[in-house]
Amino acid sequence: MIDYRAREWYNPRDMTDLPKAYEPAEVEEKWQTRWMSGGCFHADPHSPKPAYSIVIPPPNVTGVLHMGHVLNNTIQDILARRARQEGKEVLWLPGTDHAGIATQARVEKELAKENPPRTRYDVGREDFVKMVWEWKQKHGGIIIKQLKKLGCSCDWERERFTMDDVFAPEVARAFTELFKQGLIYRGRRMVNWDPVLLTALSDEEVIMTPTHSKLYTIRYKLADGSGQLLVSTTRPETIMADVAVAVNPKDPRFSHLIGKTVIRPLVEREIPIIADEHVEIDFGTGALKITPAHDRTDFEVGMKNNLEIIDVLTPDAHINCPECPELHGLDREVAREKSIELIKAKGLLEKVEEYDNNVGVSQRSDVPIEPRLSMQWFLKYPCVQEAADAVANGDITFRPARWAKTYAHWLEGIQDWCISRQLWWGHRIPVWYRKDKAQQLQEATKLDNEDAAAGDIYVGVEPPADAENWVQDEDALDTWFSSWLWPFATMDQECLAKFYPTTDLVTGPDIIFFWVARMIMAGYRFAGGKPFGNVFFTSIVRDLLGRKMSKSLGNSPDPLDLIAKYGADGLRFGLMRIAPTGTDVKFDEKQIEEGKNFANKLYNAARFRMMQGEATTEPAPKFTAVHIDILSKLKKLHAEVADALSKYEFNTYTQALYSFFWNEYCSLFLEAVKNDLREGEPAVKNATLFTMDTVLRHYLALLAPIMPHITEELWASLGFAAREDGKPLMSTELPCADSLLSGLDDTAVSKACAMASALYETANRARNLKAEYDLATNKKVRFVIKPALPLDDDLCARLALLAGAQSATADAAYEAPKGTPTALTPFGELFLPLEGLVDVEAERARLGKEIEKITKEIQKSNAKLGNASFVDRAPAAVVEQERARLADWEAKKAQLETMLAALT
RNA sequence: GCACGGAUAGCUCAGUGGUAGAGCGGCUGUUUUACACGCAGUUGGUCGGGGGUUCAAAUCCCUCUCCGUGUACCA
Repeated sequence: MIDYRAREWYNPRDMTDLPKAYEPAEVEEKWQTRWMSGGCFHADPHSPKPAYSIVIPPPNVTGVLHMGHVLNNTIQDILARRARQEGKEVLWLPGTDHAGIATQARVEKELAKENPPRTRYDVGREDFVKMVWEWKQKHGGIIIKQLKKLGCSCDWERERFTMDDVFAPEVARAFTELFKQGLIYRGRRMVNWDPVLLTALSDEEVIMTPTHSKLYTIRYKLADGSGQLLVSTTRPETIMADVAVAVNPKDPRFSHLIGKTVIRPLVEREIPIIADEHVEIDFGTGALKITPAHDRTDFEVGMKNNLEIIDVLTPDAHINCPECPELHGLDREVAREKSIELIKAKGLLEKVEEYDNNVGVSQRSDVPIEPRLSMQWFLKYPCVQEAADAVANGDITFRPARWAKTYAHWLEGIQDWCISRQLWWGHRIPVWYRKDKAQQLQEATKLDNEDAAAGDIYVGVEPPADAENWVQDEDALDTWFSSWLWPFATMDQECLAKFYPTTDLVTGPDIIFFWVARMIMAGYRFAGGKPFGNVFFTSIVRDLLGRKMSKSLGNSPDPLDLIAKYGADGLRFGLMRIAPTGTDVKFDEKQIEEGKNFANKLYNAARFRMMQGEATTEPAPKFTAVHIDILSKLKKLHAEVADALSKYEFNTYTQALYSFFWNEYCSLFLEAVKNDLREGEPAVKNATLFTMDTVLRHYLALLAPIMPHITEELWASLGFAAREDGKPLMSTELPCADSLLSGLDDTAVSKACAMASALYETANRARNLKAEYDLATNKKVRFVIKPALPLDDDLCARLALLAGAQSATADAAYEAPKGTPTALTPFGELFLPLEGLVDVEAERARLGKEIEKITKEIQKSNAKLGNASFVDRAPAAVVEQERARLADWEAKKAQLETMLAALT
């Protein structure tokens, strides 16, 4: 448990030597340490409080914090901290992902830098994996430290890793169960092959990229010498693997050729002309070369027509075709050029055209993938229907809702998932082959649970008992095959009972298929139900040119630099303020600077309060209109915050907080009450001190989820923590909004608010008037008001203060000298008597201009009200509003005309 | 090709049928005892183009253009 009584938790600061500007670095680190050592983030599964839970999208263990993480985790932190304030038991479960390819590549890079350079094959599997673990222990998890610097309130005691001792068996268990259920099988299939990483990839890891290519049209001579067939291709380097040429059976141009043969132009051989529906009559020449080993659809055509499969590429995409020595051993790109030279030399090249097509590129290595026939493990997804239904019927809510459509679409066309990777770092496939049959089994075209039943292969979490008689499958599992278990495999039974399903998931829409959809299926399959109730998809952070932030472009600022410059609170606040709910966010460092400026503003407002001393109850506080007004606005802020957060509108939440504090509290209220503190009567001074304390206490709590450090610091230094027995703000429940203004009836409140807003409006007019006559802001002028409202001395004094005037006097009988600058205000006519009066003509011109402006408005309003359709068909309230507006304009015009008349 | 999102002030963005907004920037003034990371004032918009519905459109509908995202096919 937390010892709130530790002195340092609530020692109010000595306010005499507070620096003028807020310095976040020290404060943030201090509170992060205290929160963690105080166990403030720790979730108790036995708590009687209602549960709130989130699992973090585990960042790659190789990862470093980028702006996307900041956005994502700030949102999660806001949700978690707010839930704590609402009295919930919060589990925010952190951890990292082993990220098979990225991590393995990272260590391979280190090996390559050695002298002499080494590869993982030089090291060997066992030692290599050991090296990766060592690397992970030493360098992995930098990002965890960075998340702590951001202030994330994760339960760090429960930090997990997708390959740790508890998680790993769960992955094997999932595999085993799915295998026994017949959903996992091993098969020889066309897969996406990454020729750099030398592994298969899932369809999701392939990005279709528009590419400028060349379309070569080549002459295939008919074997009987009766002519030729033109065939277009973008990949002439695979011609040696052609086994047929196909035409559409309905194409009259070629129907007479079906059944004949042509001569393959490279490694010459007779190949048949076949008919296949797949060939589009209108595309290219209407004839298509069939290369089953190197093209997905060609493979299907080949199977259908029982054609031979000739593979002329090595795993790393070099030509493997000794019959064609000119190309043998060349890289596929080089061979493409060279093969065309060969064909041209034979006089078989018809033409070369520029051609834009889509090429599948590996998301990981950024090179074109090769369709390749290989033996891989596949999963038929479980619980697809449940997963689709859950989102369709609202059991799981997607925000923004439109992502549900993308999700549904993907599930409809779902294909088996290639889950094996030819990697060493990752969960090794928990399948063993009987040693004596291993060779034969490895070469089988398909393996499934029938083979297991026959005792030829063993599938299980633990290795087989007589391990020496078995060999384990060489491949590792796709990283996402472990990530999809994250929401439950990270929790023990106690935690599951309390916190599963989790409440919210916050993640990017880019991994909706990779992760979100798969987790939902896994939840239903393995955890008895949905893994989460809400999914909030964040926007994607882009640079000012709209480009995705990436390392290679160098357009991604380092969040740690930003934290150093603006503070974690500043970064969080600034980013949240511009993070829209629906669309992408363009990152502008200016916005983060705003966050810092805001923190400074808050700090200074608190510092100002600290300079004023304690409030006392003697004499009883005397609240005036401005006090009631700000408390009423504070009450409204409570509602706005609750509403925005319930809708996950974080920018609205942030904006409401910003505008209340800066505009309402600082610019209006504080400016209006400054004199109370200096020379006001004690009862009013007490009211002001009490009001400031109330506002700050509620406000700090409302702001805490997004700016946890500075609010915690001020909570302590303003003495609020001490009042709560030293409890830190982050463990304190949200102050109750209903307690505000509880002694006052609504009429009194709205009257006071109206008076206050009239005061602020009048003060604006007064300042405008000064500006218009080129008087400096701090010029101590005198104002006179011919009151239209009953004005007391208190209001007049506050007006003078706000307008930067020496005095403001209400005088119903005031006769202004000709040429006195005047303005219309909610308080009545406002005069600014000047020693040297302004030019009467100029003043008349000014008034005339104003009257002209108002006249235009009146005309507009009249036209509207003169329109019978408007009056008849618009809602009565709207018409009434328009009438009131017109009356208002007319009254103003009349007053201005009186003023104008007084000038003559 | 299909689907979805976006286009509002110089910039970043709010604004779901009823007087076009905020912050930043620009300009002017201001070192006033919380804050120059400040204060005060001010400038700035045929709400992407066109058409329609409506008494009334930034907002609803149609269409076009441009930007972004996903997805399918591509010889």
